[in-house]
Amino acid sequence: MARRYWLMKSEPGAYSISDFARDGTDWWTGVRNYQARNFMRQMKKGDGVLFYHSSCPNPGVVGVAEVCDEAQTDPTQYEAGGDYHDPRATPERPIWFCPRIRFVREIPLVPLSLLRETPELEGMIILRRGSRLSVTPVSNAEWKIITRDLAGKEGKAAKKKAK
DNA sequence: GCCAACGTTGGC
DNA sequence: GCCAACGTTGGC
Repeated sequence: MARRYWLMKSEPGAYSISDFARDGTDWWTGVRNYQARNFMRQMKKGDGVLFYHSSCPNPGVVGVAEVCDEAQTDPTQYEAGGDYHDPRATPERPIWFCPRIRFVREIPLVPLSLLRETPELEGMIILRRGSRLSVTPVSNAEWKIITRDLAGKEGKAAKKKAK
């Protein structure tokens, strides 16, 4: 199967691209949304991941990662008293799963505003109004545009401000 | 801090 | 199965 691409959101206050760069790899635990879970279970080793900062002053894509381990049982669902505990889950019937991703590189911020200004990206799931999914598929074309054409570029809004 | 939009829960 | 209430997400 061909390599696929994904976007994963993280709040930098909780886990930033710097934290990820320091750690090298990270098990993507704690996702508690079925759609996001289903996407994570489709991830294959070697798939590309856009690391996105959300709920912060400068939301946008800040890094590139790669799936290094396909989804396994998320151990945090069994942690009684923990933020991610799910009392319905049992070892025989786990509910939540997490892949592991490896840090590849940090890229200059591609701000959400620039994503919105780019006509070729208007189909991106995270740009749909009201979209809150933290894990979403990204097309081959979107991946190329973001990692190759937009990384390091300023949006119109930023350019105007700079004048 | 506000609030729109969404997913989940639970009563019926 | 419906749907109102609630909690959460996330941009601004």
